[in-house]
Formats: sequence, C-alpha cells, structure tokens
Amino acid sequence: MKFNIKDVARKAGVSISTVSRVINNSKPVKPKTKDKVLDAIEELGYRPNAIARSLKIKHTQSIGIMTPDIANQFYPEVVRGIEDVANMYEYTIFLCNTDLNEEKELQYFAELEEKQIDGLIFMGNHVSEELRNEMISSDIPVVLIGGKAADLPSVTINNEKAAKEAVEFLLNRGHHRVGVITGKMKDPMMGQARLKGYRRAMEEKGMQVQEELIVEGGYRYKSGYEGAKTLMALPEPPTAVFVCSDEMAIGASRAILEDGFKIPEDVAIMGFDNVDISGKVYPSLSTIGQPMYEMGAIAMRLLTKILQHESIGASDVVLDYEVIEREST
Amino acid sequence: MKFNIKDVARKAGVSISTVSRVINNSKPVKPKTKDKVLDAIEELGYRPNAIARSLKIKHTQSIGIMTPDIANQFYPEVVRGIEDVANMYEYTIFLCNTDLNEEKELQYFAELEEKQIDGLIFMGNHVSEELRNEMISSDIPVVLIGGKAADLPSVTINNEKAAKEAVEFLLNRGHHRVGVITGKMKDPMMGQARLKGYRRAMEEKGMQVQEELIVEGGYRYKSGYEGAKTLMALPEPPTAVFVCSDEMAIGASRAILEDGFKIPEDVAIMGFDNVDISGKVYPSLSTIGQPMYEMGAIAMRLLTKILQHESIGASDVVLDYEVIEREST
DNA sequence: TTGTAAGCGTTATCAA
DNA sequence: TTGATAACGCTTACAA
Repeated sequence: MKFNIKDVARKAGVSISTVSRVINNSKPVKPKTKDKVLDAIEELGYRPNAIARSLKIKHTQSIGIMTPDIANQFYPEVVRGIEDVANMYEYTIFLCNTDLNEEKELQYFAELEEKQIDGLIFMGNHVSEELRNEMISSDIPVVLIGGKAADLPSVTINNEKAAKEAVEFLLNRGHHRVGVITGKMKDPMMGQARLKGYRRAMEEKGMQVQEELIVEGGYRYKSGYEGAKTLMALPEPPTAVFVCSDEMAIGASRAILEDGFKIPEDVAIMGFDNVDISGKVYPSLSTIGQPMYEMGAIAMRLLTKILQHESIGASDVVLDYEVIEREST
Repeated sequence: MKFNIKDVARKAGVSISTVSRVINNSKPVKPKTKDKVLDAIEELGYRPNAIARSLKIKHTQSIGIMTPDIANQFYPEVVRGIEDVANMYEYTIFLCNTDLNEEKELQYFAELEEKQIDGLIFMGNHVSEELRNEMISSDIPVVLIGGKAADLPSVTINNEKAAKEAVEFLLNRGHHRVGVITGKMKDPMMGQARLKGYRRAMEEKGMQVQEELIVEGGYRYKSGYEGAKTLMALPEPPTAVFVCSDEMAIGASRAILEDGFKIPEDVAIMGFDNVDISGKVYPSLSTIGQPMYEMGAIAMRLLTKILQHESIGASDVVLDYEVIEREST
C-alpha cells in the first residue's frame, strides 16, 4: 500500500526523473505528461518520502526547540510563536524538554544533530561551555531565547532594566519597604539581572537595600508562596513585593492573602512575564510584560534568515517589555 | 567538518561495515578493531546520520503530536506526559498546532507522513472522515487523546459520567438552580457529553432542566466570562454553575466577582480539567480532575506497544477522573 | 522535453 | 571476524 517514485513512473509510463520534476516543479514538463503523472500520483495515493529527499538534498526542513519545560506557564506561548512562523516557512519542529539539565541538553542536541535538523532554538537559563562547543562545531545555526552566549544570536529583553522599572513603579507609589523574591540566583537573567535591577532602583532612589527583604525564589508557584511567607513573617514586613516571575507572584499572592493581608491595600505585588493567566486571576497581577509570542516568532524568523543566508542586521535582538498595571498594585 | 562513516572507516583502517557494526553493536567485532574504530569516531567527532539510517531501516524514531493549541492551558501538561515516555523509548516528537482546523490537520498529517513518522498522537475535538481515511490508509499507528473514532485506539475519561458527578456534587450541596456553561456544542466530548452529564444529573434528581440555565461556551476564558455574565443577569440567577473547562471557569469566576457576588457564598463554581492554575487562583477552583500528564504518558505508552507489536489489552483506555473540592464550592 | 545513471550515508546480505 | 556491494527513495547532472 506504500508506493514510491518508481511505481508512479511505471504507472504513468514515464521515467522517475520526470516524476520528480512534476513533484518539485523543478523543470518544465509537457502539460500532457504532467497530467499523466499527476493522475498516477492521485490514483496511487503516492506521498513522496521526505527522508530520502533529505538525504539527497542535505536539509530536512525540521528544526529543534529545546525548552526547559513545556508545562511551565511561560514557554507554551513562545513555542506557539515559533511554530507559527516555522510553519509559514515550511519547517516542522522537534520539541524537547530539558528540565534545565545539562546532560539532557547535550543528549538532545546530539540526537537532533543526528536527525539533521536545519536549525535550533534554545531556551534555558544558560548554555554550558560544553554545549556551546557542540553548537559551534556542529555548524547548526542556533538562536537563543532569553539568554546569551558568545557568538550565538539571541532574542531577549533587557531584564535588568525591566526589573528596575518594576521596582521604580512600586517606589513611585510611595512604598518604602519593597521586598523581592528573586529567581534562581544561578540563572543569569531571571536571577541575577532582575535582582540587579532591583538593587539599582533602590540605590538610585537613595534607599538602602535591606538584605532581609531579598529572598531567593526559584521558578514555580511554591517558591513564590514560601518566599512571601518568610517575607511577611518579618518583624516589619514589606508593603510591596517584586516577584521575579508571575507564577511565583501568584504563589506569593496566595500566601499573602492567607496571612490576612489585603492586596493591594496592605501589600502590593508586582510580577514579571505577563503569562496568560496573570490577567485572569483575582486580583489580577500587575507585571512586566514580556512579548512571549513575539520572542518565539522573531527568534524563528531570525533563524529562517540565517538559513537562507539573508543578511541579518543585529544578531542580538532585544525586545521591548511593558509595565502592566492591574489590580495587585 | 562533517564526517561520514567512510571517513571513520578510512581513518580506522577498516571497512564501513565494521564501523557500522561497532556503532550499532549489531555483530561481534574484535575488541582491538573496535577500539580503533571508537578512537576514529572520537577523533573526528563523527555523528551518524539518522536520516540515511532511517532511509535504510524504514523507521525514524520520530512521532508526531497534533494538538489544537499548545498555548491552551490544557495541552502542555499532556504533551509533557507524552514527551517523557517518548524520550524513554527513544522517540523524538514533532509538535503541530492545528487550531482545530481540519485543513491544517490534513496538511500536517501529510507533512508528517512524508517525514515518515513512526506513529502519531492526535488531540482534537473530533477526527473528520477525511482525516480518518488518511490515517487508516497510511498505516501509521495513531492514538487519540480525549476523543474517539472507529478503529482508532484512544485514551479518554468518561466525560458524561464525570460531568454528571460534578453537578451531583453541586446538587448534593443543596443547590436548586445550577447553571451550566458548556463547551462548543459541536465538540462531542467537551460539548455534548458534558452537557448530557448535566442533564442526566438533573433528571435523576427529579429536577426539571431549565434551558435558560444552559449557555453555550467555547474553550477560552472569555467565553466563560461572558457565559457567566448572561447567567447572572437572569431574573433569577443560579446559585451554582458548572463550567465545562477550568479556563472558562476562571473567566466565569471573574465575571461573578465583578458583579458583586461572593464565591462560594452566593454562587458556587465547579470547573473541569484541573489545569495547573486552578488550584492556585483565589478562590481556588473545585473541579473535575483529568489526569492530563497520565493521559499523555499512557497514550504514548500505548503507541510504543503498538509499534513493537506487543499485544495491547483494550485499545480504548478510559482513565479515572476525580472530583476535587476546593474553595469555589 | 525526457531518460539514464550516479550518488546522498547508511544497513545488511553474502562471501571470504 | 571482516569486507564488497546492493539496496533504501529520492534529486540532478548529463545525454539524448
């Protein structure tokens, strides 16, 4: 029940080359013979074998996406952005979940390389030296989302500046004690850069940063919840807290509400990301809006340009964020 | 910088066949020559070409996933379940977003078939006759998640029964006017089956179902929001509403809160799905828990069994759901 | 405008 | 235990 180009050639009474030519529209073919071929294809229900084709032409129209965890609120939206433009340019995507685990990243990379992907979009908190070497030496074009590494194009936002604006927003509302629940501190962007933004905002306003108001979070809801609990248990709890991801911010809100405080009257919350749900929860979350879909779409667009050897302007594109005011502040 | 099996054969001073043998461990090879080969591989940084391999062996260790929209709360979790077991069995996954669009489904299917996927996991509200024909005639093994079609294995929950229990739960709490915001009525599972469960629960309790209390929703937040607005605008609004998806339920909660009602004092809300966020919002959502991760994992496991020609017990597996009581009821 | 044939990088059969 | 060689299904010179 599975036919190949030879079968249709035989059926149409032509050679396999002309069949190939009509399939790919690569060379002129006399209308009449073209019809014969098309009929044969139709009749047999023939589908070309892309694997065989790829072997010959040396590209697969497949690209890889490595994401920490598709089940994490942040990524589905960017993956969707990637997929939409990938589809537009006729690429199909391999999806891999790395759990931020270097071993897994390396292993997936090897697998994808063997499968001859044309390019890769990588998300993760940082690319290890070993992985970077693999990437460079493979000469598979890679574009990073949300992170940076030497010689690898990337799309990001300015995390430090965004974080700084977030806490300035809080400060301008008259808050004096603003706490922060950070990301993982080994994460250069979500952890370090955003905390740095916090510090700079405080310093520029001439406020002393109190280390007790800084608690290290992680990525998920639970760490936000716990971070807020410790913050609110302080002798003098903050009146506002900047939480470095929306998911943690939702956890923090929960903890704060449970402790009998009102949001935003007693304590204001500022998140980061603008994950889909953040505008839908109650109270809705003020946050820094990252253009997730666009990040994906732009990264993929960048990749297609590289693949087509179009000149790319800057290969580090930094996108705009926005501060979004909702009910939690 | 890219080497093939010939290069390593030359470097190791052996034939390509023995290289192949050491790579695949397919035949005994003298330890000493094996070492030579391994060294050559190491030195060149050789990576086998899976495309060439697939062409020869006629399978790709790739499977497809078709999902309506990865950015929709429900799917990332099941995709994660799929990916985890796929990875375990050394499959890598192609991810496709169909937007529930038949054209796109058909087109993706053709694309994936050309790319010679070994199997497919399909999510969608229903498989069209044409798509089903393609699936059957392609002899690519397909397993459905959340839907059914003749001759296609599936993993589902009993939507009607689950919905019935959801509204019984509400009824048992003494509610007499319970409204329902349905899914899209052309969706057999999320729409029809769940509504049927509602009707049956009402009937079995000897309650007359009032058509004004039934409003058709869709999939997303907005339709839940709007559905609740119309319900609460009724002369005699419901005291409880069963909303056929959590995302809509969150929208409904919002609308109800905005209208000045209290949850659950004035109106109780029951969702469906137990999407990650539903336990994290405030008030947290009572809901029917679908085992999303497991659905994915089990579907993929089923697929691997089919691919390995293991005997599969039932090819329609229906999983348990649970009714989860939280703050909204 | 069409056909013949080589070659893409593997695996596997067959012989040695 | 190893090596030659024919496939796998396609594209693309090159020739006709």
